Amino acid sequence: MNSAEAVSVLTELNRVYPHTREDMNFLKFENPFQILIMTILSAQTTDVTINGLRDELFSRYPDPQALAGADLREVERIIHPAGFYHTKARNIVGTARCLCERFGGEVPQTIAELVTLPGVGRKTANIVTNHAFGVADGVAVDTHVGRLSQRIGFSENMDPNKIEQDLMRLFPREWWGEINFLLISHGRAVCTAKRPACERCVIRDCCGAGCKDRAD
DNA sequence: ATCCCGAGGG
DNA sequence: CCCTCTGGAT
Repeated sequence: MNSAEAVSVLTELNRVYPHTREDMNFLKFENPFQILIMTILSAQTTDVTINGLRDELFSRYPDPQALAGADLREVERIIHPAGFYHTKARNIVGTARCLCERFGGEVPQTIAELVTLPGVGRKTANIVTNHAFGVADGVAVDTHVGRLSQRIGFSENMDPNKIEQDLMRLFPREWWGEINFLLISHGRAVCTAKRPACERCVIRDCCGAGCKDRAD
């Protein structure tokens, strides 16, 4: 698939899912520190659950300095509903310490720096660069983006890193921040892993998979 | 029962 | 590649 075709596919998805970014409402109206922490906590959880923690968490720990000195058990209690609370508590306090010790109390702006923080992988780092700084430093390839990229024909590779390279080559930089949200929205609503609803897929005409990998 | 808008570790 | 970490929604 060439770049023009690929962009037209994303344009169509953007028409169908116009506010996919706003749907991640836990990311709204936050400073970079809070966006980073909320994104770490959001793994394997819903934004509704995460939003319920925000007020208590950030009224107690409004900045990296406060969170760096937090009592782990107190943090665990606050974030408990989000699941993985033991790991996540260690990660967000550890991240706060790293921000203070290595980044002057600021959130770094590159993926390369962000992924050195505990609990921050490429997915989280990409969301943070996008939402906190409006920077597209890459494309986060998670299971949804990988699966759809292969089905649609954006990439023929399996390795997430190679898929990311293909996507960056295929799409102009201004799309990089949107790819994740559009493909995830479409992946959840229509192009699911097991039984994709191709009959109501708006991009089925330009999809390379053509329902071949339907499980039924 | 199953799935999540992950990351880290072996 | 595999496994583990957890709660909540459906």
